[in-house]
Amino acid sequence: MAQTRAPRADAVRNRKKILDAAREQITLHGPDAGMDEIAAAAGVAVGTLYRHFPTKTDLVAAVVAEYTTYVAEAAEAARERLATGARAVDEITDFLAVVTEAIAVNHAVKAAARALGADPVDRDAEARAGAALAALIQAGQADGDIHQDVTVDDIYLLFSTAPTDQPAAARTRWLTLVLTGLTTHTRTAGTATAS
Amino acid sequence: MAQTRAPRADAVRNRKKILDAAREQITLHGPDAGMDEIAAAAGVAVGTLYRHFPTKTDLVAAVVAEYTTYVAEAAEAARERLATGARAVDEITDFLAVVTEAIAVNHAVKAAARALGADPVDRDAEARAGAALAALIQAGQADGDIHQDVTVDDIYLLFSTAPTDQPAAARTRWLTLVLTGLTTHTRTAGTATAS
DNA sequence: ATTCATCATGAACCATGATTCATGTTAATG
DNA sequence: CATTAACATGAATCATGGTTCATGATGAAT
Repeated sequence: MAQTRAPRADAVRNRKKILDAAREQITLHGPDAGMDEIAAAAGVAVGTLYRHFPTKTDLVAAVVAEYTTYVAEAAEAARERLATGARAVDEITDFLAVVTEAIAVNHAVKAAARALGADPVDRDAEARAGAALAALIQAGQADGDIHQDVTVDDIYLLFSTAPTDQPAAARTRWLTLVLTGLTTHTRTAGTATAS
Repeated sequence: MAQTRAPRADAVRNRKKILDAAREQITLHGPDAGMDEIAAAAGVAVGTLYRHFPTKTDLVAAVVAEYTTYVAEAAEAARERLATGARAVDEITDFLAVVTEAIAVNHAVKAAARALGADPVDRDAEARAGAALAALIQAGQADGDIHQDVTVDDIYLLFSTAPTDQPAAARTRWLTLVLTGLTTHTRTAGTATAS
């Protein structure tokens, strides 16, 4: 049988350096950060970069995947906290604040992905996030804190367009306005606290 | 004094054809619609295009300017209707619906403008729109229909991120959610009517 | 009808940035 | 250690698309 030799240590190291550099450079210099720039930032030659990611599209897709996974895990963590007696609307508020920040940071990356036509996202991670979010919304509605007609798609819709280039203060205000539309009573972003 | 000769008739005609083609092609093929494509769609040679707009940035900026003017006029028309007894919150609702659609149509154009670093917008038109909108908001707040803390900047913030790639139904739902956050009583987009 | 400034044409040019590949290194295996 | 498959290097290649410019056409004024 063809025994696949263990991957070389430096290769593993480089892969990580490249992913980090890619996220950083794209975030910094926009979607048109060059492969050369990224390679340089990673302290690696272009050829190495291409060994790990045959195409710029592949590279960007990999960066997006990290982000998607991160969001999915945040959603699941929030749902699990419900079991410990946390209030759903508080968890949703915090989770959405996390997502807002994540979106702001990864804005350029997602723009790059779109421009390159990288397939949407990690379907699995998206599904996990959706399931967790649905549970949170239902719990919030049961508490009477979330409007009855709000759905997961509503959240997707609002956050598919979250502010990106705006400063932090504006992002917080945006979240407050959005929450006002979703909840039955006025809430302010960043105020969720265990009573 | 240097008498500037009147511009030639065909030049005027071509300029318009080019602007229309540019908006159309960019809307259709995204921000990377080529100058060649645009020229072809306008039924004109590239050189002609460059005579009218020395740079792609200039061309895109011109298209954006048309859009900005359109929005400004809509805002002013809405304010003027207040004098005829129209209810402010209705006018705001209708105006925001108009803007949402305009944004959806011009999404790619604005993306192109951003990518090319075209200076923000037509400052004058923006100022006019802002003034009209401020008046509308104040009137709505005086009626008790709009939350007291809502500002013109809030509207800008929300609409700087309006849904773009989404189908019409999603855009309507988005507007409804946003309006729920802005107004004191639940409203549905597209329902504003003279009583 | 004649003249000329303005305008139109489109092939060629050039900068940018993604991608390749021949050559030199290095970590894993025995 | 040898040996070798993996891996790294970076100058060269190639495609794309914005921009230029020498040449020809045309609308306006006399």
